[in-house]
Amino acid sequence: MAMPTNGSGFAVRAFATRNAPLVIHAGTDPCRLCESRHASICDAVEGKDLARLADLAVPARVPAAKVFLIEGDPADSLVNIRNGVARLFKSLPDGRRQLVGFAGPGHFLGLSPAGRYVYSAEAIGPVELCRYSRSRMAALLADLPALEGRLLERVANELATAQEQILLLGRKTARERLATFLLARAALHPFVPPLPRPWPCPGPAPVRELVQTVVLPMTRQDIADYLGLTIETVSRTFGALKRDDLIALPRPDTVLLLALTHLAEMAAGEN
Amino acid sequence: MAMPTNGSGFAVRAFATRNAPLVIHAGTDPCRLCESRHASICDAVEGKDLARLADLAVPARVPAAKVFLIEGDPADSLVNIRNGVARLFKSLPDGRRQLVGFAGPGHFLGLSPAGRYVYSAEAIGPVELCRYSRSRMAALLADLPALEGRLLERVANELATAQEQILLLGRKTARERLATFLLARAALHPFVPPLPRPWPCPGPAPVRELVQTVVLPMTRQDIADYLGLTIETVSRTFGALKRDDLIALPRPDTVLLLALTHLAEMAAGEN
DNA sequence: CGTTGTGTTGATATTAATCAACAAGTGTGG
DNA sequence: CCACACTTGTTGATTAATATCAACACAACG
Repeated sequence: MAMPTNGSGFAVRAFATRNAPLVIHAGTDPCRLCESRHASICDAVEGKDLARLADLAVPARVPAAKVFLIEGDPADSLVNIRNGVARLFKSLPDGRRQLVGFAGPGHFLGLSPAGRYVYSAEAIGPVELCRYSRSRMAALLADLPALEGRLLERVANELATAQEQILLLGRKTARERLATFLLARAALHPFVPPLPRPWPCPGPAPVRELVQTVVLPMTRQDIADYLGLTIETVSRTFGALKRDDLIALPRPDTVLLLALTHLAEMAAGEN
Repeated sequence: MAMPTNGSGFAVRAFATRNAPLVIHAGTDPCRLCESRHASICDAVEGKDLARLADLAVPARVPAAKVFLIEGDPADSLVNIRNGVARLFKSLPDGRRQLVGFAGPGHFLGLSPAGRYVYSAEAIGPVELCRYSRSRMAALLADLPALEGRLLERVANELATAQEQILLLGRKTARERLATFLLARAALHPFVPPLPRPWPCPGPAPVRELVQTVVLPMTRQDIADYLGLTIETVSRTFGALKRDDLIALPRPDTVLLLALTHLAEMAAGEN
């Protein structure tokens, strides 16, 4: 089956799943605007004259710990994360902080109502991003009606995720929150199923849980601020899950999920 | 200035504000599909043949306490609330409940990713609503590119509201939560400023706070489940605000906001 | 080799939840 | 009209979950 092309020779695919970033992409060639191989809105410009839109994106590298979007500032530009992870957070005047999410490659930030950013964004590690000015974005949207539908789909997904987080923060216990968080992180990474066992196979199949490894790019403080807890409670809850053999912690940033079923039940509030 | 018309003689206006429902409407004539004078998506069908779309909407009356949308069910239809208020909630298997919002006239429900409703909806009082089948909605969207932009704007607003609620649930105290809630309810209703005092006026102007009345259509249980608290804590917090002369409670469902400034500071987490 | 950032663990405090009683309002039926 | 059940809201006593305060372990780094 032939892939659609954008007239410049490279294949274009678009797909989106719940809780995963929309990827409007992009064969093997680097993006003509940002010179990156990562998915980009640039690639959505099928059949358009890319040169006309060349000033649409300003590629930028952002060092760790840099705040590149400030809550309340005029939302001059949309930001597309190309590489790295950012924490998105809101703050109260006395310093209390609440993360509203983490943004990885492919995420769009800054589609804000009332022209103001509703959260701040800070690079967790080095981040590579593209900025799109609001006026350019509006022009692009006018040219590409399909794009608006994709954005709607994405924002609807983010809304559903936010409402899931509202349930978590309003009604779940610390254990349930952490289990939910770990499973969500696990779902982000491509799941590598274990090798199939020899078949046909003598004797009953051993019942063994799949083990999934999760690497956490964020600190305990981030996790705490995301789950509405303190850093100490997060640490203690990790310890409790470890003691119950639900997880293993070879390193603080590496979690092995030893009992996916049990963890999933816990995350769903079933015990 | 001439109003745009939809070809059938009645004027059409569209406006939306943060936290307030989008209203795509509608002079003085009742909606041709739903025979209601309330704002409706039907009214967005400017210049289209209404008869062609006559089966788009199925007007319905829903009695109080009826659940008309169930979390997890296939999202067969979009629902537009015409009249009355509904609670939108998610549940955990052991009965814990979290409201994700209240939906009043003009609100759309059911724009869900993955084709499943992400929350349940239950009428607080009698509710009048229109259902739009998903396929019809898709056809309408194909016909009316402008509609998609409006939906995007709305969903982006809802997302910002949800993230505000995440901050509330994750980091605010009971007092701050209730203050935030009361101010948000106050902002829903058209604010009636006090009569201007005679001018020119002798003597210094008396410094007096504006007093705003808020009527709550929902129960304490709803407020508790919305704010991530228990019914007792909500009741006690009402009592505490009353004792501090920040509010008055002539009746349980009627709140007078006696110190808007102080309440706003409290809601913002400033003390 | 100290310094700093991050994570863990222990002791105690505090907020809000839980358990319990009761008051006020509403509707029903005798 | 009143007795009764039932719902909703309030208030008090106690408990439990999590926050706060504090100490310390460990790795990374200049």
